[in-house]
Amino acid sequence: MRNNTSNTESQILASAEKLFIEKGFKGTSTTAIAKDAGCNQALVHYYFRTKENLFQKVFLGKFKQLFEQIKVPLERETDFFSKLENMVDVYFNFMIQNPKIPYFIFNELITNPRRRKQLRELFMQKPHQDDVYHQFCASVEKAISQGVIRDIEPLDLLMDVGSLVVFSFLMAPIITDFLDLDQSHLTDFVDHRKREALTLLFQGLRV
Amino acid sequence: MRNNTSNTESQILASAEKLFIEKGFKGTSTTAIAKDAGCNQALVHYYFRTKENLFQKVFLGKFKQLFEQIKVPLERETDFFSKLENMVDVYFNFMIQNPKIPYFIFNELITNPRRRKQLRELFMQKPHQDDVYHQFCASVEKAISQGVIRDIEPLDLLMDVGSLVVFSFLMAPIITDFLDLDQSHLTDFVDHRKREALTLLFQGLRV
DNA sequence: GTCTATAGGCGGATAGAC
DNA sequence: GTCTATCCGCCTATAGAC
Repeated sequence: MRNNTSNTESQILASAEKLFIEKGFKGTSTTAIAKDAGCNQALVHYYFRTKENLFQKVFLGKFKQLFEQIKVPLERETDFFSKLENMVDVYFNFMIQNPKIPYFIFNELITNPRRRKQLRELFMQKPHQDDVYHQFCASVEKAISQGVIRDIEPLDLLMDVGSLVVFSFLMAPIITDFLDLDQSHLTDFVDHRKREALTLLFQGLRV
Repeated sequence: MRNNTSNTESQILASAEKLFIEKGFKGTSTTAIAKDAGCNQALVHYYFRTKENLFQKVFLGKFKQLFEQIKVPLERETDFFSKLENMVDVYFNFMIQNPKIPYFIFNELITNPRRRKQLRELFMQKPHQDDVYHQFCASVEKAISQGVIRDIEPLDLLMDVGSLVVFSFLMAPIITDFLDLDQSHLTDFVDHRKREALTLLFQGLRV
């Protein structure tokens, strides 16, 4: 099965990805995408018809990429504190390698109700993706009944981990400017936050 | 000292505040502001010259309002766990009453380097506002040396609290749509998150 | 102070030649 | 498939009458 996608088309998609992630939907023009892709603006519309269409493709693609990463530590069957450590580890690493993705996805989901509906439909179509969550719930409940961690709702645990991981990254650019940090100090900061997140979670979940 | 500000001017400012917070800088036109304020678009520029100018006024005003709230529990001198409870309480309450402010400020600080510089200059001009932070640091270090809480850097503690509070609110609209919650269930959710945040912090900070 | 009118630019999208 | 040219709408900002 050969690849039907032309070079130009994939180049436009790549440029769109870069610019949408950097400047958001409203901050990116199809003209700018064309310029970055090295073609003219009409071609953007030739391949994707509308800007909205193109954005949707980029957004869903990035979300899937993120979701694939989120899944992994939720499924793995180990002792609960290893799972927790694994979650924090995997999520922090993903963020370090894709620092702008979380804000990109967050921003769109918060500001655009349509995007939330699209995502919801995506999950409805593939109900087996729900299994990841149910699997996670089961392992949390098991850990509780075994007395490994205190009583907590699985969604809360997910929110706790999410808060501590994502917030550090949302704050990173602000912290950098405010404290006048350079890149290496910023890496230290993020690494420091990772350790603190783990400490707080480990200690805060004990019985 | 009488109020020099005309009704029209303050009406424009009020409309700008409402719309900027709802739809952001790029999503709001001076035409829309004028329409909402019940005047024509030229008046917006008559009073504030540029859109950027007007936005700056709104942004700095809202930030000051937020900062005034953040200050309060940091300054109060009580036992440390009361301080912590007070922080979570005050911050959650502010968010409930102004659910869109945190995102508004966050979004601008993240996407716009100019805004970060403006804010930094604001703090440079008023170095006594730093005192709030130093006061907080002192009380954290005191609590550590007295063995009330484990060893932790004050900035980390602030980040921990911030993460748990802000993230819940950023997620609120997403959660609502995904789980099909109505307004009253959303209030329950936030309230629930508040309790979990307190539990995690209290337990995670013990020696 | 408040209005109308308009300049001048950029946006998305399409038509039509090649 | 790729290009140029162009339509049409919305935007910010200003000029000038009242």
